[in-house]
Amino acid sequence: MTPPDKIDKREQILQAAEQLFAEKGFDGTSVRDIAHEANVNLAMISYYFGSKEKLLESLIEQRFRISIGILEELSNDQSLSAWEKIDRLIDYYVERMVTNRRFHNIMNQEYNTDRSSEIKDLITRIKLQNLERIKGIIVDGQRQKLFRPVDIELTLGSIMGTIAQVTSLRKLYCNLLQIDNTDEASYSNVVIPRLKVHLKQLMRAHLDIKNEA
Amino acid sequence: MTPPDKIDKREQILQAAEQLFAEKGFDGTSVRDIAHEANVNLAMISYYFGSKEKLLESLIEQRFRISIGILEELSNDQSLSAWEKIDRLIDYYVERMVTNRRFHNIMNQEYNTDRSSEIKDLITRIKLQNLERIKGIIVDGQRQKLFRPVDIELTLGSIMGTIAQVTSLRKLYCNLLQIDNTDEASYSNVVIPRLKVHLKQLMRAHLDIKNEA
DNA sequence: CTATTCTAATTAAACGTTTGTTTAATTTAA
DNA sequence: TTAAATTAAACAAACGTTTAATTAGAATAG
Repeated sequence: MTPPDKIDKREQILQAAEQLFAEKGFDGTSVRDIAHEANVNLAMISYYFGSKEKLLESLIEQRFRISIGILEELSNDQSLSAWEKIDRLIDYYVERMVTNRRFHNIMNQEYNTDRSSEIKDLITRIKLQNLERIKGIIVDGQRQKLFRPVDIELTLGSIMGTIAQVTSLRKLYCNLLQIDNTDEASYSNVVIPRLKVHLKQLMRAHLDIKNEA
Repeated sequence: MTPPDKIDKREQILQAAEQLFAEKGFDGTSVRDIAHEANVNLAMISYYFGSKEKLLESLIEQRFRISIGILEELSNDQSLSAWEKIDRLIDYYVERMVTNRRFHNIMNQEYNTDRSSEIKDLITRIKLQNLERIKGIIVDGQRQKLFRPVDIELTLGSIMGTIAQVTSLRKLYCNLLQIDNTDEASYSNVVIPRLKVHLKQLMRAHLDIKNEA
């Protein structure tokens, strides 16, 4: 039989760390926990990453780099109307934040502590860059007289905040939406389409220039 | 001069814990940190609260009990229209979550770890109870043909999520809104009214039966 | 093809701190 | 005099990290 050890041990450690950090927090997770979960010797973590802190940085950097260009591409796509861009934006973020909610969880926890200012700055920089790009989409829609004047920054906050709220207070919303908390698939199958529909409807009402000022 | 020791030591410890838990997380804060910040001997924490964990429970319980009846009162107030109730609801939650954001921070962090299931259940129960009450307000508005049919649960998520997003990613939104991060007063003075206006506008567009379906 | 060499991977054990909690003695105030 | 409040000291356990020894696997030489 093929030994599971054949997967790169570095990646094993990263996966174990992602899971445990999300469940128990950074400080609540010991390197011994991670080593045990990854079926790896304790010392391998220092060996590969240098320290527990550096392990977290590696995790964040790697998981972030995955999808930075997507927003730029969407933003610059001339074939899409401003309305279509908003819809695709919602689809993208709902999909991304629901399926990667463990990772977003870690980032939020890390962002709300004053431990490593480097990590916080990294997150701020990337998020700011993304938000500026979305701002551009809404401004374009306003220039074309499709969207009415709104508080753009807080509109972004409503889109991201709605998704973040449902995903990060998962237990609460499973209760509220009457979803089985334990079944990951049925959770996604209910929450993802429902979030997409709600947010598109919300933004249509909020942004449409035909609605009351 | 009046010695600051005259304030109840229990309360000193609670305040120090609230601040440090919010800044550094539960596991990131040592009881020695708390004792030092509260100008209290290390052993006083076990003496008063029994343990670090019980200290957190005391903190959450005490801070929660403060405002449970308010929602019930608002919900049952016959002199207010459904629209007015929504507005007051927004005012209340914006005010509450921005000024007590440290406490909400702790709760979020605690909610997203699987340490104490008791605390998580406590939070779930209270929040669920509150959300059900707000649901009632929207359902009433729909019965009176003031509000159109919407996804009520996710509408609640949008209200709470917007506020939570802005307050919990504070550094990011200070950047985005061009507010001085260090000055607490100017932060509140900008963010609170702006959140209120935005959310009322958002809900007016979203809920008004006169807008497109 | 075997034997040797060398580097990277892996390990168990130990390091010095820091952790939350307890103890036993002392001070305070009624 | 008595009980509560407060203290410094000590406790064992857990922490992140390092060490020094061993194994594995490919490269090199005969």
